[in-house]
Amino acid sequence: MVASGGDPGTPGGRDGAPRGTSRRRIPEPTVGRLPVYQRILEELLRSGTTTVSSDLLGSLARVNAAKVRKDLSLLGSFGTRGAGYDTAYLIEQIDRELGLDREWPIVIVGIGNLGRALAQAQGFAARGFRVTALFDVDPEIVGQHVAGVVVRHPDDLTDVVGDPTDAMGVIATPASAAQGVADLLVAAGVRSLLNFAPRVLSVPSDVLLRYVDLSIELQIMSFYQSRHRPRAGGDRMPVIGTVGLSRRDPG
Amino acid sequence: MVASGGDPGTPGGRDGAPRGTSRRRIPEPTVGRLPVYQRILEELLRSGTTTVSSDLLGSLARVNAAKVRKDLSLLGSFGTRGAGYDTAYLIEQIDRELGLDREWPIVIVGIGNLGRALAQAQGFAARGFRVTALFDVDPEIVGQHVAGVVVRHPDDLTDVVGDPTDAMGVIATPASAAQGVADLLVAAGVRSLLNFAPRVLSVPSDVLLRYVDLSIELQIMSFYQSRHRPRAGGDRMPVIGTVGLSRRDPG
DNA sequence: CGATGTGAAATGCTTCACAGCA
DNA sequence: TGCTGTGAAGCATTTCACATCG
Repeated sequence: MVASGGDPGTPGGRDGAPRGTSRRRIPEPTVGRLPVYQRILEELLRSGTTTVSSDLLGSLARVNAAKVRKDLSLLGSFGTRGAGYDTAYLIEQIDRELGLDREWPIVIVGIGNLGRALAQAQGFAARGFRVTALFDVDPEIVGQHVAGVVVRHPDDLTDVVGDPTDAMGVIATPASAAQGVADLLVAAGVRSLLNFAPRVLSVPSDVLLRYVDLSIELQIMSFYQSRHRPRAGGDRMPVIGTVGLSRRDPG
Repeated sequence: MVASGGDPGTPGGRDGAPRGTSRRRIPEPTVGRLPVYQRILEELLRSGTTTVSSDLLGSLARVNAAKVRKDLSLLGSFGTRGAGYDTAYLIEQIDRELGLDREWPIVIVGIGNLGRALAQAQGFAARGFRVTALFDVDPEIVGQHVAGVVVRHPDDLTDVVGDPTDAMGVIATPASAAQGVADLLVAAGVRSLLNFAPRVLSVPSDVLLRYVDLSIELQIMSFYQSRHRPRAGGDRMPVIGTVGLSRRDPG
């Protein structure tokens, strides 16, 4: 993408394979910030900024500059002292750390408004998320083409999902159907689920599960707006992004 | 701005609160878990469970029981030793802490698939989020009724939003329009924004902003699935819910 | 010089362990 | 007896501060 015409700012010689990435443990909060940095870096690159400082990146992401540096240093050290980070190179490195240097098949179950929004989302394809299968129980919807894919009935799920081991299952059904769909996906061999249905699901502990609840987001805002709105000048402030809930209890 | 008379340190003790609610600081991670407990409690109540232990609630939420107790004890202490928590009462208390004991006007901008999904979401009305206004620039969409509300053009925004001080603005436009919409909402006086557009927005620091990016959720899963999938038996594991990104840097 | 990279300090959250009460 | 509520211990993450190097 955009072979930047001979930019002298780039660190000399060092191309291709960077240092031993992903040897260190990356803290969960950092993992959540990396995609945000991505978004900003892409934007900066589009507007012609080929170098960023931790200061700039931090202020755009509303994150302390030191945190930016620490986050990035966990992936390796590819800044240039005195200058900053090379925008394009940084994007590439973050991509790699996030596992976006490959394609991921995405399977969406529940092709209502939300499912459609997801299936058509621009950002997905751009990052290697390939929507490979869509499912819905509604006979009106089965057979429709959405984002170039035919919607099928979940009964076909096992046949249609190629290698379920890498696939990511997205649940966008009503709450009442969600657990059943999760079970189905897990039975088909899918090991990563992203749940948008407003219900807390139960899955085997070796299945990766993320739960994104649109109404929870409003509830969190409600909390801060109602009784806990942080002081403007202060520093105890709300949130960008989404709240972390970890899992696995020894229980 | 709207300096709401010296509110810091307001001695609470208003109406029938069992304890001085919101006297203590609630950590952000806890705020994220409360709505999850809610979801589970509602489910339990529907199935006739009138009492829960921290153990049960914890295992359903995939959270350590001690964490559940600590979370709940931050809101006051309304468990019964030896028995557990009264389901209905607990729901009520969490509601109150989250500021759900009132109605919140919601304004949605961008009535594509995502906007529609949000406008029609069951869970919203149930929690007092009242969708009061919908906006879109597309002349085909303007005038349509969605969830019982007429879609209008953003030009009318200032007229239509009643008291913008409590309203929560939801941005569900394409990325390219998002910053403009945010500016518009802020200019209209809205002080809480929930951004679903895949772009990091810039708003005045006294505006509450949450950024939920559907593709970021996939990116996070990608990270864990690709190179960092946690060991099944182990305990350093991924995520339920959504990742936290904090705010405000001393800048 | 200016900005990164990073030990070390500070802060905040989670987990433990047990006293206290129904 | 069983389960909550909570100090105190244990970890993790954030922030500081500065040596380091392009």
